[in-house]
Amino acid sequence: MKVTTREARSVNPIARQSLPDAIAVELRERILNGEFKDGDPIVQEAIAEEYEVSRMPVREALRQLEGQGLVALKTHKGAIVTSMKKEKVSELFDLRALLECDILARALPHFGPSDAAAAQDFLNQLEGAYQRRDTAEWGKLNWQFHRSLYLPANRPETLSVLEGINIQVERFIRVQLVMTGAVAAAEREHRDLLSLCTERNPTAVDYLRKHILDAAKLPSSISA
Amino acid sequence: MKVTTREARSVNPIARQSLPDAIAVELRERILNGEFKDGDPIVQEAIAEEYEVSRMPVREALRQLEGQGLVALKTHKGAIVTSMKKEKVSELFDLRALLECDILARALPHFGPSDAAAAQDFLNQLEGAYQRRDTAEWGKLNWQFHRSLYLPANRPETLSVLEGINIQVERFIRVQLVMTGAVAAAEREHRDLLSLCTERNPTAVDYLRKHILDAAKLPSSISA
DNA sequence: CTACTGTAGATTGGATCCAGTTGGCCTGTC
DNA sequence: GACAGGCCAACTGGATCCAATCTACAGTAG
Repeated sequence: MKVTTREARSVNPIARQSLPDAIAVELRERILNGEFKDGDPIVQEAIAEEYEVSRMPVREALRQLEGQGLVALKTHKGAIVTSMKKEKVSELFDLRALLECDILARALPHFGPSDAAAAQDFLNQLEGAYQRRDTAEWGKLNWQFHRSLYLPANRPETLSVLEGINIQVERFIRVQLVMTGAVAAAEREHRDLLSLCTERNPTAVDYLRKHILDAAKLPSSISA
Repeated sequence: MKVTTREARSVNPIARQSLPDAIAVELRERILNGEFKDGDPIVQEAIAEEYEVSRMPVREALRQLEGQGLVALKTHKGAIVTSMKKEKVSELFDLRALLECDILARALPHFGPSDAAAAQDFLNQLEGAYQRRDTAEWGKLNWQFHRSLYLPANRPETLSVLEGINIQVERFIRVQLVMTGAVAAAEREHRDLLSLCTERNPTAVDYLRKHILDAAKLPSSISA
């Protein structure tokens, strides 16, 4: 029911993200990479100097990361990277299973050929990233692939919540990627999952649940 | 090991919240109240002047509210209050049902007398707020009560997600409070729910689901 | 030797200042 | 009279400056 919204998304909105957004992306990447670990403090001035900006955009970036649960801000004490204990990881994967199964069940009846094509596209890129051992790219694409399966459900709020959860989970997944050989299995599962979705087979939901919960229990914890 | 550390955790850490936090709380309240409605712009300078502070803490407060999904920030265009369409409300209540039922099921086996007492306390306050027609307080206490039922599950991440959802839903609930007489029913349901939890009756979960989904479908939308 | 205290350096919090963008209004021209 | 283009006010984005707070260390008293 699109009504020709103005939406100047013609070609490229020139990608004009503000400095705080850009810095937030940068810092998030470094946290997900593991460059900043558990209790590490993130000093405003150090970051500001590093990117040759003032401390202000850094402060706003940290606020954003706080909202995403990646850092904790204490007044007059600065930002420290939040912990990633195994109970937390376990709970986050449980949440993923609960929410992603629910939304997939809602998406299945509306899953069409164009959706399948989009998902397949991500799947191909995913394989490429795996072969290049590009963990950062793999993590992003993994979520993009999953997301593409859920898009037909037309549930923006659920997707938004899931996006937040996946950002956190990514810190864990990246470690998995280098630690285990389970990724090949994941790729196969992804293909199977897409097949089931394409034929709108309701067992896709159960398959997805298993896929998510299996991924949760490989290593014991991201950090000692 | 230091034993004689100051240990200022005695009773009250003086609750020192920073200016951005305080302003965020204030603005959130005004958005939930409906003082700022759907597409309303929130001008940094106006807010800053109003609270007699500079624009900077306001900017950080707006970042926080953005993270909670209450406002949308566009570069060089400022902040506008996010919309609250009925599909969104409906989806948020579905999410509540899904997540709160799951967490309640996990909490029930650990639900003890002290938990019941805490919940009962919130219930009493809730009734008082209702009689005073204090919608702001009622909304907060409603969540506090629900939360107290879920605490024994020991699932901080799920609670965190639910907290975010409930903040958004509160905008809707407050309108309900003045528009419908369904609150008395909600109070009765709360008492029944607490009884079921106290005796660890598994049907509490189904009762909760009905309680949440019923609340969702009273008015059609918060704003035209 | 231990425990408290005061001071200095580092770091964050907040205010003020300047630059860049947006959007509306106004004028000039066809 | 209508439309294009430029100008101006309002607002946001970012930088710099000052104040408040925390931490660590050293000095001193018991």
